[in-house]
Amino acid sequence: MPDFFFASVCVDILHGDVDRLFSYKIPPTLEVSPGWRVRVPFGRGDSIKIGYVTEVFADLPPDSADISKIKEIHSTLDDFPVLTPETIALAFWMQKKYYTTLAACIRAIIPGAKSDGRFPTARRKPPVAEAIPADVTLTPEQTHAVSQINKSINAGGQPPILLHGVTGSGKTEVYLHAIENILSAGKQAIVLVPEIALTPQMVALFSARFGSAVAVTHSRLTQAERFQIWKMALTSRASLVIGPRSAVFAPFPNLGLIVIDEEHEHSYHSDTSPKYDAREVALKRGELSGATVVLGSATPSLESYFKTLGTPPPIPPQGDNVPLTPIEKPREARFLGKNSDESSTPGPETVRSAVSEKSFEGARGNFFKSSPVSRYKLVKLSERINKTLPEIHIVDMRHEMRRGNTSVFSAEFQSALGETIAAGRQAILFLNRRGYSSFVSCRWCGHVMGCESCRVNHTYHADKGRLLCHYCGKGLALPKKCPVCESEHIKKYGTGTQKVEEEICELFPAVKVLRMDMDTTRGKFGHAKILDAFRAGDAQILIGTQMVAKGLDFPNVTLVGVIAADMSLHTGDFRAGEHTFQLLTQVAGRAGRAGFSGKVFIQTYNPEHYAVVLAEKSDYEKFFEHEIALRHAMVYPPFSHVFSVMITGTNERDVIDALQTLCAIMEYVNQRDGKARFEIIGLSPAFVSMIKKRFRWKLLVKSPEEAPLVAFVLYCINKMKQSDGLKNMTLHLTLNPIMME
DNA sequence: AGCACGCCGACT
DNA sequence: GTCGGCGTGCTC
Repeated sequence: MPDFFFASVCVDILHGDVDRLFSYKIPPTLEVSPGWRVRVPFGRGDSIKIGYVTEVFADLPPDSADISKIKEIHSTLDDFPVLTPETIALAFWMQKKYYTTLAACIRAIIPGAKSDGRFPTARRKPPVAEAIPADVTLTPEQTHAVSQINKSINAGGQPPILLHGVTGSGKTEVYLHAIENILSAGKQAIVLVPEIALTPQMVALFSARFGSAVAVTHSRLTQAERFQIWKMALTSRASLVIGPRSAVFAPFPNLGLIVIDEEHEHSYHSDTSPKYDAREVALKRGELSGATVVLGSATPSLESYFKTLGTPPPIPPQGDNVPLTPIEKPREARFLGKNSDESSTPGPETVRSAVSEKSFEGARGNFFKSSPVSRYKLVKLSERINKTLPEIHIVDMRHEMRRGNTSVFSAEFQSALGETIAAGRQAILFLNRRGYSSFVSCRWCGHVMGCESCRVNHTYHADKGRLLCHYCGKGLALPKKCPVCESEHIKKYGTGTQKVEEEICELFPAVKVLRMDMDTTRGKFGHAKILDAFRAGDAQILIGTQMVAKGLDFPNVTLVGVIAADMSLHTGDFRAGEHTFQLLTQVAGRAGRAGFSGKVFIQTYNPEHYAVVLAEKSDYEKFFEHEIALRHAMVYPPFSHVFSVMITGTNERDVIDALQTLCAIMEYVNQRDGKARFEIIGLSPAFVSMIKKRFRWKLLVKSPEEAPLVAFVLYCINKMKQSDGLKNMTLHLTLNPIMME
């Protein structure tokens, strides 16, 4: 029996300099094991800090300091370990994966501890629903999907499942059945949804089916309420947690299943540190706990769908001096099965793309024909239940312009809207920009009104009569005279949801209209209020941004209008096509309930764009083929990894200098052994080059292989920090950023 | 991140 | 001679 046991402790300080484990003696009076929170004396002043025990040793832990320096653990904080062996392993993995401190990862895993370390007690108890047994007959497709999930569950979580189900194909019922099996086997499950406020029906369905086993988390909960639910999971008082990305950390002791609904949604990416991707975390948890991960979507992300296919083709060589090699003509077969050979392939005249038609055609057949090593199992639901596809009309807005129609609505759409209203039905109008107009400028001198603190245009908001900055929120009254030349020729350009609302009110003065965007959903139940009012029929038209496109079910809606599909096509992001396709497909899914003939109008100046054309056909497979060929030709993800290094600071000169130093180091290191392995796309201002008075510059490094890329970038950053630190500047590292900010 | 140590200027 | 400025460096 040794004199002392020792513990490796992660001290709860969010700073890179102390991002390592510290060894402490465990006093014989203390019962401590991995996962416990402890108070430890730390630093010169021996101030008491909170720490997390990651491991316990009977001897001096490896890599620890001289025995004389080692202090004793002061005390424990709770009467239970806050981390399980699985979540400890998860925290270490996140630390490496997302370049953050271990302490930050642990804080993400444990919700709501106050600064003194105490967990707050919640005032309210989470609502408990009554379970209503339902007897739902599954379609053969659904039955097959459930059996595939069960097969993976029985195989200890392998492989993860990508459930590609078209809108209205009954994915939720598949989830419900799979969860039922998990719960009756005494295991637990997590369901991730993009945004609870937008999926009330889905939550209600789960609560009705599983009653008191269900705990729901959402962003409006207090820290205390969140902790309460987290503890219910830890103690198995709940066995199903439904929530947004943070619910992926529910510490179930015997996790059997994680469902990620609408897996392509960006809300699964955390935008604050640690910048984790809940899908990746879920997959890691699956690996650690043997739980099956089911990713569901009607429009899977390109990366996810790619993982269901065989080995990818070789990547063209990298480097400035090496041109992209053209892809050879295919000899045989396709990788997607019979559907991909239909005549609906957009012909050369209807497809505009960044690569020539030849290389596109060539790329298709050659993919994935070598060993079919799949990382996800693809399961499809392709029949719609009680639902028909709406009639989709693509409206060429260039013709409207030539006909002299300068309104935001095409003639066709106006008349369809009139008919819908006359029939007593409802309509949803979608436009991805809030405010009244997109920018305001002086017609005398050309000056565009913009924010002083962020290099972006001001947006005019008619309700307040003010110019607002969408990045920092600051604003000012609309000036009567141009601040530069003092002329009075000030004009508002472009269209936002407020202007659409105004035009609708002019066209249909008697019709009640609701607007749903960031400006009208500020309050506590902002989303729910508007949606409930619309569902109750208080208004016939709902105008909104992004948030009206997602998973909403309104039986009386028979018309959906996309006011400007081009808005998401021209974001400058290489994922613009993917985003547009997903958005249009999701929007189209809002109309076309059983019994009515739904209509969708997509207004665009690019009616031949493949994302628009293929969304109209709801042809995901063909869209995937086209998009993956583009990515391959351009060596974009998933064929490469892009590391974004952004430096921000209040002095633009310093920011640029620092980034230039880094760039020079990178180029030197890259050339050092003769051949360049990484493509450095150097030094450019971020898409928004100043936010809140902080300048933002970035560089990108591209490589087909993830691990060497990460090692290279981190090595170069360390080199730079050694030479001349980053005073008053912040470094932002993102691997494969979702938006090329 | 904090906190102590340390080596310069303007005060009792 | 000493109080305090915040630059530098370390934390089991």
